[in-house]
Amino acid sequence: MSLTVYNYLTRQKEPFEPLEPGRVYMYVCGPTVYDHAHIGHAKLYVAMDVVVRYLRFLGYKVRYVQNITDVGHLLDTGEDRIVKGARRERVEPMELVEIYTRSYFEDMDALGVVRPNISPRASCHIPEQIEMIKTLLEKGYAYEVDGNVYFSVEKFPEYGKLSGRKVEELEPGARVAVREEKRHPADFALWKKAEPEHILRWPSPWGWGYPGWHIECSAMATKYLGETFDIHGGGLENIFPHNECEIAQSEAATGKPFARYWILVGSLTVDGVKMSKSLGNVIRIKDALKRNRPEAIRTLILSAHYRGPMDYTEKAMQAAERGVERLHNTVRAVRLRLRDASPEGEPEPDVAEVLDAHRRAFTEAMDDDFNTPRALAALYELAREVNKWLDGGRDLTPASLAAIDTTFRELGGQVLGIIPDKLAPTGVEEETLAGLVEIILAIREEYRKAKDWARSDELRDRLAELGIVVEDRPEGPTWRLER
RNA sequence: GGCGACGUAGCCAAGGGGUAAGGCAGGGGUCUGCAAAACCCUUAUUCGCCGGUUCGAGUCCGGCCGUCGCCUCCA
Repeated sequence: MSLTVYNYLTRQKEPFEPLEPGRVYMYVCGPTVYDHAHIGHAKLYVAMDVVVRYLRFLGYKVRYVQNITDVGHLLDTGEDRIVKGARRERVEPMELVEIYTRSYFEDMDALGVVRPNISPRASCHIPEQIEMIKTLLEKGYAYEVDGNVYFSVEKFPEYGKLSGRKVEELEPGARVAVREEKRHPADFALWKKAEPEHILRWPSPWGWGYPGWHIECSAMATKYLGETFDIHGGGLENIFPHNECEIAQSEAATGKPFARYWILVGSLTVDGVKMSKSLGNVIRIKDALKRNRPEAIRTLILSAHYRGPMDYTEKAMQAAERGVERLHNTVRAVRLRLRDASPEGEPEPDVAEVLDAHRRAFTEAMDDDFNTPRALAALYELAREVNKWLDGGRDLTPASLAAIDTTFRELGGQVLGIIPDKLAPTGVEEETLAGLVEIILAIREEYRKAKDWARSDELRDRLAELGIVVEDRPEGPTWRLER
């Protein structure tokens, strides 16, 4: 069985074969950094994160590029989002960009999203963008009007091949007034003239201005991944016009195919409707993380297929929280038994067999267009098998326990990112906490030996009030923090 | 209006011609000093609706209904 991916370009599942054996070159449209990231970003970037993690798990060397958009995205008013945000917060545009770039990485780190190999900023690649625009002008795919440069969609017959739109069907100027100077309503800006009061602007062959909204991705993807590369990822809502324009610009400029596989992620709604500031239902990642552990947020996202839509509800979030907790409980119990053992030799045959079967189910699911819900199911089923051994009083050998732990570590940890390497609390403060809890539990054990249930229960209850859940297992008491 | 996605149990969600994965919640048990955790059993004669193809259809075809998204900055 080998990896199959759904390619939006062909609208079908295809065997995945990178251009260069063993290497994958991948680009994903990154955020515009003018505000804190929300759970919609989380869905997209966690989904892409798992794609990258799985490719690496399969042994590919992946170069993952994800841009930071810090210029060029315009509001309806024609105003740059960054410029507007800067005015709102009374900071320099680049200061605003810095604030929210840091915030973005902070959130992604917290969610366990592995960092891209390169996070290029649009504002740092103005020369590359200008070069590409020059090429497009030279080749006759673009035209200049009074300091503005537009891409001529009629010159590129394949325009629409990704999104399935046809130029003729595009309704001209639904809300934004059609600019007189454009030859065709669907033509889009490559470079826009900036008035002197516009803060974000650069010199160009066409005078002072700033790049249009799609050109950065074309220029940076080409620069770091080559003219043709393997995977382009992004949110489905950006398929048109953004992704479509990227293809047009890039292929017109280079004369070569742009991305070979398009992997697009379905959108997220909250309680059935799209998040928007006007509705006031935007859930920031930072707020979600206050209520739910990162593994639970990832589990919720991965419990549905990446291509489909997802509706975020508190109920679904809770279900994910409880589900991932069960997985954690199993792994914690395995590690507890393994604590003082030296795992040498081979796992017991029947254990190895069960592990192999579930590993196979997991990889088969992932090979089928990253079917994380099915992969997750394999993990849950494995957890049940392991729990049966654990609670059935079976004396698993250290080698078996280690093999179980490794399986969860690799599939649940390395690939899905929902099982941390350390489930016991870590860090200086938490080490102190851990020490204190151990002391209290030792005292409680004294009470329990003396069958002083009243005192024993009181300790457990009071710990529970602090969110510390005590469990009396055959191998001794354990505890965990519950939110 | 055009384009697209989706509609499977109380909730989330796989499955895409061969007789409904998994998770959460609920019910009943086992274990426990009591719990918790865990395990076992249980919860869709049925997959939005109506037709059609087929020996056989959540699964394919046609129509209808509904939800959401995009077409305009958005991940």
